[in-house]
Amino acid sequence: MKNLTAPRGTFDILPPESSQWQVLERIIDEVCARFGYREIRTPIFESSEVFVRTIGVGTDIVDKEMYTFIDRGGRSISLRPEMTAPVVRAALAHNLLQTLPLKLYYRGPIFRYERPQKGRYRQAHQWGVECFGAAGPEADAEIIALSLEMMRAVGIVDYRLEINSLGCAQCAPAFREALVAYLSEQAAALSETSRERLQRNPLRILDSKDDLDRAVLAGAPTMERFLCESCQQHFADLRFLLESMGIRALHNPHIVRGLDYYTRTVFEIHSVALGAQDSVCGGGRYDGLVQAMGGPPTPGVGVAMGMDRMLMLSRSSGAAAEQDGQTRLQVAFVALDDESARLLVPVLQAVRARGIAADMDYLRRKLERQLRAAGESGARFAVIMGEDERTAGDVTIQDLATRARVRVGLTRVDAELAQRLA
RNA sequence: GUGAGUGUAGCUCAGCUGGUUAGAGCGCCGGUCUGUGGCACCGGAGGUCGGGGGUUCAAAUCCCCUCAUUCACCCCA
Repeated sequence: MKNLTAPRGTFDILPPESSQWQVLERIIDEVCARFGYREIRTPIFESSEVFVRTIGVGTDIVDKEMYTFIDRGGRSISLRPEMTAPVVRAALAHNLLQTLPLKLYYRGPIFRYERPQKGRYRQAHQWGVECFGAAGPEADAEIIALSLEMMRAVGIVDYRLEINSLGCAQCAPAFREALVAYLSEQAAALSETSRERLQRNPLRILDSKDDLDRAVLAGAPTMERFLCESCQQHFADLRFLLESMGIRALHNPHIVRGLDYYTRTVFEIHSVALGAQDSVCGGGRYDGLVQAMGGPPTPGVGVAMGMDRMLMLSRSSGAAAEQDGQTRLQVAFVALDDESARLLVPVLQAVRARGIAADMDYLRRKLERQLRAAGESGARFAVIMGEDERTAGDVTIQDLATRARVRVGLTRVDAELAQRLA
């Protein structure tokens, strides 16, 4: 066994980066709570069916990106490639939808078998919220506002919000037919991959980056003209609400989202600083999803945001520098010989028990080196014991900023430090 | 899944068209200073040159395969 590395597309999060993750996680908890959402934690893996039935056959996620395996009981299991379906599954399993509204948020890893590149990993991290029960546009608006508040809270300023409406079960099929009819006529002018998508997932052609496709799409029918009256109203109300909150959203009729379950509102947030994987955030309404999973007809709207990408952005904007939220060491214990170390251990414990962040160098390095480490750790005091102190039954407490030293009896060290740090 | 680039010390990298014991800076350890920090000087440890195979008298260097990584396609958070 040699040179073991993290599996392709995964990565270890080491200090000091791990403290940036902790800060991000705290911000997510705080902002979601502020908007009235409570955390739900679901398993990392689910029955494969949970995803196949909701995300949809024909989507890339289900067809080629899931980590699926048969467990020892013969069940088909998949690592979750997203978290909306598991949240709905859990809500149904525990009858949470009996008491609406239901507002949940989550954060954690997701898994997709893709070729890694900048901002795209096989184990990625997302947070998101789901709001069930509200059919009106206020919920859509709230979720978009929440997403932007999150961007603000982590210090990301350079981004673009785009929204669209995909229509509902009444009006979307007509658009789909019209689009397929048009694209079939123009099939010869489409890119190869889009000709395939025409059969499997025609809406996806709408957000193709291919120049050939773009040209064809210029003359394609748009969903806007097919929206039924209530969908039109919903979309107009949403835009009004956003405007009333001072939120600027670009209407992009080509947004379709990668998952089958979206209805009406869809939105995305992009950033120019991310390279090809420029999407930070995507969400929308999914009024048919709960019912499709065997629950009561329940409207829902949600968002998912990539935590990996958020951190890339907050780092590139310099905001990460302020994000060293790691607890600073307050006291460094310095033992100069074995016997002193033995005597200092219970004192260290007493200090820690008082709620003071303290640590001790166990490597028996020379005094200079230990003091240097103490200084770098940010500690305010060093507690030093060598032969002199040991024979006298006390320690030297040194203020690392002023270098002032005092001798304190061994039994009084914790009280003395507590007082000085108060 | 497709294409291109990159893998040399813990980190960042040098090593020309193959040629002795593979180098630097930072970091780490020690000394100058038998017990008072950030500096300076001196010394030291640390390398399967990603892995495997091939060509050659000789491979970090050339060829093939493989793994990892980066970027793009695709897709998406």
